[in-house]
Amino acid sequence: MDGSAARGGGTTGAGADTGRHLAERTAFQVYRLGELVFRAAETGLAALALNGRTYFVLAGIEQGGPVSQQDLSRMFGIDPTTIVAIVDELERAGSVRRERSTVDRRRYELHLTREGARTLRAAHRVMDEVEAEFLRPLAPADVPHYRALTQQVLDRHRPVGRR
Amino acid sequence: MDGSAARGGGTTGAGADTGRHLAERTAFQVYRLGELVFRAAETGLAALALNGRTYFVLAGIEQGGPVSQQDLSRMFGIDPTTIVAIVDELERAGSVRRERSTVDRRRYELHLTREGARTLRAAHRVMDEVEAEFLRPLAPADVPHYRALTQQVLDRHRPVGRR
DNA sequence: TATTGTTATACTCTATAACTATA
DNA sequence: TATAGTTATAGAGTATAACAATA
Repeated sequence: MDGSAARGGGTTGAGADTGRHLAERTAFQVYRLGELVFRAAETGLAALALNGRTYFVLAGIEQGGPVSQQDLSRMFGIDPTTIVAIVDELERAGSVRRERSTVDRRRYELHLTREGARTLRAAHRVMDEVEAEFLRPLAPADVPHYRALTQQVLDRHRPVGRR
Repeated sequence: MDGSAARGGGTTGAGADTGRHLAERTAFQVYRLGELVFRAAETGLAALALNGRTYFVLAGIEQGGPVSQQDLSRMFGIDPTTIVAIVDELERAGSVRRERSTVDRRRYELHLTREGARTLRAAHRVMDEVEAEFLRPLAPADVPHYRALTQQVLDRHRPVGRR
């Protein structure tokens, strides 16, 4: 093997810490977290004919009241043309209704149908389960702290509706 | 955290926590963390003609000593055919050398070239910066704790090799 | 018979550009 | 002139199947 004991000793910033394990690098950890949570969600969402993106979009519509497709695009950093396809899919599935805005007739206001709301409730339950399983390794007392720290990282990085 | 006592019990009526903000859902947070860290890494890695995947693969080769393409496939959960393309790219760039294993002549042993090692050192520096920036919102005292909790979530979920 | 690496191929996801209708 | 939404299209990224060489 390599036995490179030239570890940086936890210091950051003073040169590249080449001996450091990939498993300890933040980008790799985040990549792993993503694999973990989306792989876990996949099956349950598929049973509702949803995936990560369509779940996010349904939840975004629920949360934002009547939102436009541009709103969703900004909300998730997804290209407007991709939003079209997603909303098409959700509309075909009978979960979402497009209504022309009376104020600005270029825009659609997106609404959940009754069935869409029902699907979303089931999806929230799936995601509650996924989240509980995801956090299970932590001591219960650590969970709020971990969530708070994660929120802190996110909040201070992006003023949410950028671009 | 939030009154989750009613969740996961399977009782009808208690139902999903529909009013909960998407921003507080773990899957969405993880999605955001990924956007954040990979968007931050993009520019710096691009200057080295790398991206997230090629950085991971280079680091995997450095760390694993002589690894095979199958090793990398298992290490990152990337399809073997995709590994071929990535190693092709890195070999063309002069960062990686394929050597037939003398023990098992079906396998390649992948090695970093001198230039590959130099590129990787620069990439590690980029990622050190990305990580420092990523964690900047946290109080310095919280950083080790946050890292430890993240590690805990990951370690207890996957027996790493997963073969 | 199984495994490592490869090619060909198809399918998904996403982005770019050009268009329409409205503002 | 600018914006919301749409379409067509092309480019990544990834997965499946079939294959050669080797075990």
